[in-house]
Amino acid sequence: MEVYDLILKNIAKHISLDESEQSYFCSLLTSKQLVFKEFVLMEHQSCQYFYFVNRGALRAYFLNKEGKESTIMFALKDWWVTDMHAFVKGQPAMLNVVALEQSEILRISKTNFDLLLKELPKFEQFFRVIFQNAYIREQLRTIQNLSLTAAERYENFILKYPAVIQQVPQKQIASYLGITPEFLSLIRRRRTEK
Amino acid sequence: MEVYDLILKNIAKHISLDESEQSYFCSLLTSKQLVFKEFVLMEHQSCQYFYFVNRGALRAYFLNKEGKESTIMFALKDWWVTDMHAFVKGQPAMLNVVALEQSEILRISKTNFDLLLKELPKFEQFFRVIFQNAYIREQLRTIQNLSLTAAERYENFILKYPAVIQQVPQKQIASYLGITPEFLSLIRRRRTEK
DNA sequence: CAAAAACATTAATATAGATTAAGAAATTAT
DNA sequence: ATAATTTCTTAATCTATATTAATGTTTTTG
Repeated sequence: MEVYDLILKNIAKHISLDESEQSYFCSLLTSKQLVFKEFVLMEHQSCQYFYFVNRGALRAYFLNKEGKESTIMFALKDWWVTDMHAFVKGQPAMLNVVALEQSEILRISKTNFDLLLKELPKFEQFFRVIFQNAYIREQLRTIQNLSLTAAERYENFILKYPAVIQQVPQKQIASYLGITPEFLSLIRRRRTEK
Repeated sequence: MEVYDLILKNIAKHISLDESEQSYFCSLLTSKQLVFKEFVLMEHQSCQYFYFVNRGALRAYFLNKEGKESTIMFALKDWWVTDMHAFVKGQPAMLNVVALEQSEILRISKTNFDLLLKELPKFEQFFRVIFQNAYIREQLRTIQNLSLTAAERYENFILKYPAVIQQVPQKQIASYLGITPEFLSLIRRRRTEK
């Protein structure tokens, strides 16, 4: 079925499934349409699902006690996203996940996720690779947060996520970089002055 | 065999192995004694191994172009560590990994790692969980780097890694927190003044 | 055990980035 | 379309953290 094309291609990058495995896997998913600014997950709630972005884009962010947002992740089409700690450990979510535009997600519940891994152990390999890559990405981000200036982090961001630059307001990029929108504005001015 | 006790217990936390699986797994490892300050991995080298700390402690750090160190990870006894990007993608290492004291490591080569996953697919599950936890930890670190002050990050560090506080020089803790040793010194003074 | 090296502290000064505030521009909703 | 809301920019001021440098302390090594 059309709606599962993208996710099946995503999986086929790492493991191969026969027809019946494909339909079993798809039977464990539910799809959901989101309007602009609709929340997929809110902090303090339980996080029951692992989400796949089928169309559109999501943003995961943390809100600190003063109300300042820190963007943890932009999830574009073909990305997996959730509050992994909350999902895995059954803890209340720390993150908010919200639609950046009209979007479509596919989601698998924790119960079905556990079932999938049991019934089709190939998916252990699939998610091993997904988490391995997620770990590598986060570790690289830590390295850059610790060793680069804000202007350097912005240059890297442009190179790594050119699609995001188009789609999202600058204040959200600033919150991903860990700086204020005002300072990002200054960085951008200095950048074009050269 | 005695030397494999700890790593087998580490694995038993997530999957169970029978006698023959245990000995097969152990046959893929090599052990190595390290003296204080001995390098396990140096940047620009190829990273052939995934390391398990059997005794002692290691530190993984990044050296930027001005020569400033950023500590990416302290790996105490019972931890897995490597430059995961370099290990998985066969790229030159970005990280240096060095012994913080006299240590013993067990290591598995990339070739044997791939073989292990093929021969004993249970290990897909084991490493799925390992990487899932590693991802969760790194994501939490990103959240804290973006949303907390240096003094708050230090408090969290003390709570989370009390063993490290004892074992390593403050300048290395400062480099983990992303601040200078001088500023950590100030944070500590303010802290005891209260 | 002594000399050398590495580490920690303090203090003065410097700077990257934050805050505040106001107006301009863009986007969204009526 | 137009009003309302959100976002972006600019500039002045402020603050958390860096830098430099000197001194004292601990750890390592010959």
